[in-house]
Amino acid sequence: MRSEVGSQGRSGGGVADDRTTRARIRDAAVRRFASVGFGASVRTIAADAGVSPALVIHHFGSKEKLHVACDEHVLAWIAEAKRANMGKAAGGQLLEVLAQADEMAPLVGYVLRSVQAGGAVGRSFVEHMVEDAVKYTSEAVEQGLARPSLDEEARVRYLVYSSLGSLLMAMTFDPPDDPQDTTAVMRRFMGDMYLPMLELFTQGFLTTRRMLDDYLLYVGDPPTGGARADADGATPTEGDPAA
Amino acid sequence: MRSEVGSQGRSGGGVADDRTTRARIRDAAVRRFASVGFGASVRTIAADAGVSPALVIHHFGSKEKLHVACDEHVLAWIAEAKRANMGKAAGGQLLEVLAQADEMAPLVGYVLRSVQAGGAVGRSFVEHMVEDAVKYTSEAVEQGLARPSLDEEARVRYLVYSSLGSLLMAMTFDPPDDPQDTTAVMRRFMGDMYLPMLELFTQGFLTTRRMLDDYLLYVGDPPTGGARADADGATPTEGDPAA
DNA sequence: ATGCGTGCTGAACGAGCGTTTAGTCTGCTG
DNA sequence: CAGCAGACTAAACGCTCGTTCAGCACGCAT
Repeated sequence: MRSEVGSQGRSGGGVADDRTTRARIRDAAVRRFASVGFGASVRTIAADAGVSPALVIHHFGSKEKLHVACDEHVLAWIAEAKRANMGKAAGGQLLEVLAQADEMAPLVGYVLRSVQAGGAVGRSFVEHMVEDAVKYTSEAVEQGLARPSLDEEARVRYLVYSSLGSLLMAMTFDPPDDPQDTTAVMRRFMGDMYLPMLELFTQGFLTTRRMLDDYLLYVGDPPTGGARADADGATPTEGDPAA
Repeated sequence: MRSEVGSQGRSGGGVADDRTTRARIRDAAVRRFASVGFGASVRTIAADAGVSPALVIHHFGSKEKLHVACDEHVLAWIAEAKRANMGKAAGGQLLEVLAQADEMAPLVGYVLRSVQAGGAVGRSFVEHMVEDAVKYTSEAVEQGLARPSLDEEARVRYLVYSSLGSLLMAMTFDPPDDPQDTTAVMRRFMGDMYLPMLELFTQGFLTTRRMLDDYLLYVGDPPTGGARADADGATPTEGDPAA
């Protein structure tokens, strides 16, 4: 039996920290991984948590197992946050919901790091987004709010990849003063990109159907919904079968 | 003056390699950096080039300077490839042009790695794409092929970020059998994503202007972009059948 | 022939890494 | 009280890393 609380009274610091030492190490690791990536050293994590490197290994067995423990922790937090915000994530902008409170910043940062690195948390997060987005877009199509697609699954995946990907690109190339402040990062990204995104979603980019029709002709039958073989050239975009 | 060619006749191998040893090391480094990232060790690069680690340092001074030399080499190659393919990159899909020949694969891979890592080559590549895309979209708008935007610069940047970002996401989460074969990667990405992309560009996603108009109302005046004059509330194209 | 610059190597150095080991301290239990 | 279990640390081990060093081989000018 671990005494969990018993030994921590020894810390001579000022404010009390009611977390287990194990939890403090884990949280320090999440923050470090979020801020400098998964190459962060055990020694720096230990220093952040105010313990010796050996204790990190003592509690988690190895750095890799510490990484796994962080993954599980963050995954559980995501699931919890989604449950608590049911429906609010409807817009498909799950990240916006998650990045609400400042104390969540390291967790959001961890998720984004993991997405960029193709880690387990990132993969799971992306699949969650795709899953939710499939549901919400099908609802939106039924309600006549969104246009139908010839391949709903592919469209949803593209939308998720493109929004997460552009966020990562913006973080990489137009980083704000403090790249760890994920709420500021999100605010900046939305300020810069929301208008063009909305514009594209509302009016598209091209004025004619020609490129799309040519492509459909070129690839033959699309997965769902018959490819209308007439392909009468450049018909104006509007006047479409809108639900 | 370096004799550059003098000593290399000593290599006892089968096929002749008319590259300088320095160039062979640099090419090996580009390939390694492309395939495993910039954390690749000097020792593995040296082994790839068939030389000792010390020789790598002898020629380049340090690993960081080798990295810089690779950056310069790849940048020069991009400039050359763009000059040779003037106009062909019109679609804004610069990468497609670059990824044509298989021997270019490591260079394209290097560029993508650098984009992901936010390196100098990546930043320069992105800015080139934005620059070109600004030109081509403004032409397309003038010709009536593309719809105008309230903020052309922001739209272009969003389009570049979203296309490069979604490509990186697809490479990360749906990697093909050989992730180094960038032509296969591109082919796969296009096969999966081109239809939804074209669909979105042609018909948009939303059926009404409501979200866009609400946002414009919310933020007040749109940015000072040139589209200011004809921003009378409705861009000319859409008849907008409000369900 | 001699000397020199240069391409090049094997061996080693020092730093940082993850991890192990041996041991101390402390609170609980019999 | 004794003894034990577990939190915890300082030190060190073994490894990989980038880099340095001393020296070898060879083409070229003197």
